[in-house]
Amino acid sequence: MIENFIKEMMEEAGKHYVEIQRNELANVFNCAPSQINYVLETRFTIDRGYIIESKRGGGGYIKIYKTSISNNWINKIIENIGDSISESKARYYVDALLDHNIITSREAAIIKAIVNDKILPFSQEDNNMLRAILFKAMLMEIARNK
Amino acid sequence: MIENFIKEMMEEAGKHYVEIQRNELANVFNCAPSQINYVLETRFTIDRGYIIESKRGGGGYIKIYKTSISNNWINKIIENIGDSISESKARYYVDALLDHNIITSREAAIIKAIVNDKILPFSQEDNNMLRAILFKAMLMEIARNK
DNA sequence: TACTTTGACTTTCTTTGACCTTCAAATATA
DNA sequence: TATATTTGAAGGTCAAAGAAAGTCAAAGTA
Repeated sequence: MIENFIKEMMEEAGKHYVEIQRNELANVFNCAPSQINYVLETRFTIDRGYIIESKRGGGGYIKIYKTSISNNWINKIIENIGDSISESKARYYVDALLDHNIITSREAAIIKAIVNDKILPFSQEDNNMLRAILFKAMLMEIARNK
Repeated sequence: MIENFIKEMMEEAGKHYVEIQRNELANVFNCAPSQINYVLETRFTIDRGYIIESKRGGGGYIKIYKTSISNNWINKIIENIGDSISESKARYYVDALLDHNIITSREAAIIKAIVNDKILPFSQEDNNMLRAILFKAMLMEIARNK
């Protein structure tokens, strides 16, 4: 919910960044302030194409920047994958690609189908390795066809 | 009963997917939560045209996606694939789908990346089997996201 | 014999709160 | 006036508790 709220804020502002107040936002969602940090740390990571900048003290703030994407970013993801990746982590990246409009929702669905643990027929460990191969192959194709 | 309940939920929602909470549903049917897993594993399998996606932890969920049976042509292809398919035959189908504007050229490229023999790491025979699994999963997704 | 049901235990992800650090403005001191 | 100190307002950290879902083997049922 908080993740979407922030993304909508950005969308509505028509900007590539937003500025929030941690306590204020925590208040809106009636949660602990540190919950905001949790959301930022798990959903607005560099991996997902966001950069956070903040300042403490009176007049403090948190700024969230949506980085402009490039093939470089996809290559970073490919690097990060290495030779093994879990389903949830792969899904995490796919959502990021969708978020940045690098892929369509149908493409996301196709990729998620391949990355789905239930369709891969081997052991957990082997599936993770196979998934890395498959996912990287698709990402490379996307980078090429950008 | 649980199987039908979920199918009716889908029907009523008029959507190609439903989202459930495992504990909640177990509560409705007064059964062990793991019973829900059992039903999902035996009744909502890939073979039967379903894909499951879930997340643990607070705010966790289980999403059940259904392949639409409406796209007869794709289903015919899926049937024809069976348990094993060569790269060239798969490419042939992909080109046909592209030719009929059922998929975009980028989708075709993504699918071809997966179907490529060079990226699959097993023996010819095993690759053909794995390719059948992967290709069918993607086709199901396309049929569903028509 | 094959299919279901159950429950104890595990894993993953989220939420919370106590305590910490930083900063700017206000106030005190030389 | 110039520097030092205090204060309150932010945001940061981390570990413990909580909330879901997953697994698996044993027991039950047809």
